[in-house]
Amino acid sequence: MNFREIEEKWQRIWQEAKIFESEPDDRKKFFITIPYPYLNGNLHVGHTRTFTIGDAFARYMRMKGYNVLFPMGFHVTGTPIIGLAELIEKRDSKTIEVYTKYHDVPLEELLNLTTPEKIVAYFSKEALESLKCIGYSIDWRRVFTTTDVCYQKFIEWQYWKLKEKGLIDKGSHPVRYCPHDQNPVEDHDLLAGEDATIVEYTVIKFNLEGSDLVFPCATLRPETVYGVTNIWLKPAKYVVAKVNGEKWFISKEAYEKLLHTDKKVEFICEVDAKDFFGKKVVVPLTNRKVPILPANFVDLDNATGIVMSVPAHAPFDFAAIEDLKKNEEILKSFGLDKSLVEKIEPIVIIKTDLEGIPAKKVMEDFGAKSQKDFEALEKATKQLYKKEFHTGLMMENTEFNGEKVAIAKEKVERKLIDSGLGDVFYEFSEKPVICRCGTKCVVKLVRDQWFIKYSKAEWKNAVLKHLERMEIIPDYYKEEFKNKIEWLKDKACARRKGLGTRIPWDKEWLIESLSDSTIYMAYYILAKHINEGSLKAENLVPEFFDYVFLGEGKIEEVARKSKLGIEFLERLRREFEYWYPVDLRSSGKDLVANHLLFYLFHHIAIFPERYYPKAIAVNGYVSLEGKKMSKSKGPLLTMKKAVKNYGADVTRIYILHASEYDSDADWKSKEVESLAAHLKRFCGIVSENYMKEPSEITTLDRWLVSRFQKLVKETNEAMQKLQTRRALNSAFFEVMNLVRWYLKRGGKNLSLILDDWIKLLSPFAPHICEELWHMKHDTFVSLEKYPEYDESKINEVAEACEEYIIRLIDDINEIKKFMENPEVAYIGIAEEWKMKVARVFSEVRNVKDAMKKLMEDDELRKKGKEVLDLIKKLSMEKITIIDEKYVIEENKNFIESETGLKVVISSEKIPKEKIKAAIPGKPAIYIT
RNA sequence: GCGGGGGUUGCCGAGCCAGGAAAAGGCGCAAGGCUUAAGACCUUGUCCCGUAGGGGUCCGCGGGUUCAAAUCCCGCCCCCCGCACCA
Repeated sequence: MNFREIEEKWQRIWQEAKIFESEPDDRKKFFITIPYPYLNGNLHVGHTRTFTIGDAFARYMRMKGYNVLFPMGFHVTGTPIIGLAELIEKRDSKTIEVYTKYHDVPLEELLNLTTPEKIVAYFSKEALESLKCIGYSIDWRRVFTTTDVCYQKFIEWQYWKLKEKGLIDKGSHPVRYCPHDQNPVEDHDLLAGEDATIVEYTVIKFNLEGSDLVFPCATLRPETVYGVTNIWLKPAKYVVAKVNGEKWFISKEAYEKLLHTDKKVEFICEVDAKDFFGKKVVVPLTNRKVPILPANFVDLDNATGIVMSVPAHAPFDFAAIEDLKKNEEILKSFGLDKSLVEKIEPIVIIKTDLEGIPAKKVMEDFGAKSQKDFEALEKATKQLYKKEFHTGLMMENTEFNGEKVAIAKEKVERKLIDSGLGDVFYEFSEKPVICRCGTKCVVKLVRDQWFIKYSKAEWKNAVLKHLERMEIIPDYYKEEFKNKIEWLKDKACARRKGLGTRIPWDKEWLIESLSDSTIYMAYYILAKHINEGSLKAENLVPEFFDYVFLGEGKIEEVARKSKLGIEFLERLRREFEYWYPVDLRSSGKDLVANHLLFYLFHHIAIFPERYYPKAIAVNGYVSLEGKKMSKSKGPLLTMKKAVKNYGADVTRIYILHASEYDSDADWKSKEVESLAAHLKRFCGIVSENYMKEPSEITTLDRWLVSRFQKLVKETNEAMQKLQTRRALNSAFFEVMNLVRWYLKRGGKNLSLILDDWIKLLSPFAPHICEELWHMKHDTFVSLEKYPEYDESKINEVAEACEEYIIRLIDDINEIKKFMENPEVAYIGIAEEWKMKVARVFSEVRNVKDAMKKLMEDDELRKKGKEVLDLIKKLSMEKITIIDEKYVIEENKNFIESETGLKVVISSEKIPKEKIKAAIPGKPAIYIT
């Protein structure tokens, strides 16, 4: 059987028969969506996982009798596609390598993809082919791309709605920025510093005594201002600049950086730090006067280039002061008086379990002796910071006696800023951060940025409230969602660069690409009509959306404004009301903290409650032979290649069975191949047995049917919870084991379960199942009724008989191991009185009552103790009474061939003590 | 740090929520069958001991609850992921 051949055949036939095109009808509907892929590359096996889960479930629900809507679109807004076009245009070697080697784009085609439009055209065509070749049951009439004019109308409408509701506001925020390109810099545009994050320093303003010159010290620990003993400058050139009207003493680097912020900055003059050593500054809040001193550890390229010194809590400061105390040379060279330094005593202001001076203590712990032991000091600083931040309490020599450091920090910072003694300085956590063009990046404060106000309390609470009623799969993600909702802050939703929709009231800005992908599931309902040409951009006025999605407005007016017929509008509204809300959104776990949150927030902001999302399912990643996949760096296995190499059904089953829920799956080609062999065997078994005429039904057949039913039940239960791995485990692998045993046992009526088995597997391996199904039927198995658990087919006796045989064979073989030349196995079935006990006990299932009843029998009363022992033994196992002798006789040939021994049912040859050991269900065995 | 998840037999990975099996399944490995041979396929085995179906040890570490714990409780150690303005 050639998988690819039959797969293409059925894909064609399904498409021609339009069986996955959904329209409202009387059935119950099920609307399932998966995130549309971002097309800056080909779809890969990571996408395959999320999508296949969605498709398998769509198929499952369809077979369960639901009218399923399963649509798909393509996402292209944002910056990466533009970035990619630029890289291809520039003939970037790494990009060309990755895209030819991993994305399988032919070189000549790739070199042509130099504009975003070409990239979108190329990859959307590829994506469409991929999704089709793997056999997803998508209603393709509803496909769209996020740059479509009509889609943009929809986004504009949405943003007007949010604005009307007061959920969008202006603000500013810091971004990584290249002064040369004059643009924010994306991760992939960096030569160095990918891991650097933007850190917020607090600037504390120290005034030079008797002057208006400000020494702005940058710190991450503003609460330690109470412990300042001096401030540090590097012996170097600094500048004085006018910053928002104040005269700031800052490093040259800091001056450059400030130019990119929203502050007004004006250069005044260059100065030399050494002219200021020994002078005094005033510590804010405490108004103490402390000296300015030199220190080499000060980094001019970090924040303002000036730091305050808190020797009690900062190892660097402590070390620097000790260094100065020891080194009169330096003091002399700066013309400083020794007494100035000797007077300095660390001021402890935070209490932890550390004794004495905390900075000194940790320094010693890490073996740091002076400023030069940079690494040890770094470690010491980190550790002390952690400890004090989380466990420390402010002491009585501060304004926040008894307060936790973590809280005091916030309070001090706010106090400083509010009183004009503080400010904020953004800086990278790591350096250098270098743009692709070779320029050092800076942190720029983007002004007048548009924000979505996710932090708004009422909005959050509404989302949280709805979350409680939602189904989240796996369930422990509900907690995760809850936390994420609570943590979610305002989000900048506009950008200067990229593809996308412009903010309708401020066309300078584009709507950022995660922010235009929040409620697009509603758009699928329109997309069909747009693709058919009955809806055009000019029709899509705000009143149109208000009416169709929200049921608002007078229809005559809507008709007039949208230039659409009343009947048509009513129909659209009906379709929307039929399909909405989304019943299940199945997605990768990477989208939890962003897209899925926005999905909830925006639905709740815009739609009435009955259209809020019902359920969300989250799945894990896929790695490749143990390695993480990467679109931009490789390795990567495309969906298309996987299908081409292994077949659609093999790919589907492999990925669905590789792991469950949010745990990650690993693509191992060796295992994929082995799965292909399993599937081939499945095809072989079905083909050979499907058309066989049924013969007389035996106990073995009843066993098969009964066991199969239990697996049907298990499969359904698993699918209800979207556990594809568990479902496949029972529907495929476990059934396969049953079948193998059944055939080995000489079963003749496999076709008893084959219709159901094919149906059971159809959501997972739809092509193979369709092909096999058609050996016997003319209908589509994809539209058949999914097997339901049928309790009437359960046959405990048949199952017990089979288990009895299996156990008997096992036991005989176990004993046989110890024999030299075994020939005959004598089987001694438990005596009649034991059977009687078992029968009674199996009815009563209670030791006391069973004893009472049994003791009425004179015969048994004589064996009182033995009877009790037997009952105790029996109570340990599940007992189903079967005719053991008959079962053994029936299957004598099989037992003999499995054990290689002659089987004789007779107690005569068996030693007495062994006979005694026999109990119902477990006969005595004696081998000679 | 905060939040979420997790540590199971050679590996991957079920089971743990609803306590009762040396612990599903797959891979790997070994033996046998098949084959000219290899591969594929089929069967069996794969913690240790054991000349009678048995016994012992085991689920990150250490305690506890229980007739009984991988499963419940407490403490500890370790690992992974998110913390954004980026899809």
